[in-house]
Amino acid sequence: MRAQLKTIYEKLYSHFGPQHWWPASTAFEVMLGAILTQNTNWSNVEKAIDNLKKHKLLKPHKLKNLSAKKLAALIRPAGYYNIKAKRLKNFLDFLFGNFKGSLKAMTLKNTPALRQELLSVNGVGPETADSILLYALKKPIFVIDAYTKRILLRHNLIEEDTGYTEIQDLFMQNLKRSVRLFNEYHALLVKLGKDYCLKNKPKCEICPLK
DNA sequence: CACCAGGCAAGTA
DNA sequence: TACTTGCATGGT
Repeated sequence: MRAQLKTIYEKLYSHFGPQHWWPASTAFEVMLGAILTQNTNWSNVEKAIDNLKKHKLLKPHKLKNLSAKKLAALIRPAGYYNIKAKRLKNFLDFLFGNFKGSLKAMTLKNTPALRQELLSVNGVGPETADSILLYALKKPIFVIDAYTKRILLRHNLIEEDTGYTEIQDLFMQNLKRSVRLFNEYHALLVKLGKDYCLKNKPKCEICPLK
């Protein structure tokens, strides 16, 4: 498994090249994007973030002072806008409640404990928490998403009932614990998924891993 | 028209 | 515990 995971990464990197994730200019923007992109196309998330940017709301204190109602209207293009407005507010409550709104304070906390705290926020599940840890806070945590599972499934590397943590352990226990590697590997898996491993339109016969 | 996207929580039995 | 459903816009 260790050798296979390394080989897959090398094939993906040489085929697609660097993906330059996460597409955001600040850590806070990454965190918002992590919630907004839940089951949602990234292009829609960009529209929502652009709206926030236009209104100069991409700062913890600014967003904190915005009603969920107004926030929902601004993030409308991202879909699920009512529930995502609440989830963003829940996250902001957590950020201010535990870290006084300081991302620096947040990153000083030890990673396992912080991950548990993130998971306790309503609206933050394992993928969102891990995206925040890896892409916003630069912690060596591997992010698992639907594409990752589907790709491993189609290559017979896991079973259908394999859970999030189990898949995550596969990567984390068989790869060098590197933020750079985890960042690029996950991004490359998403790229492969979008191009060749869609739900009902798999292009397995021409997948670059073959 | 149908299908899907870088999930998660709540409801049901 | 194990399934199912709701959330919603925008691109293909």
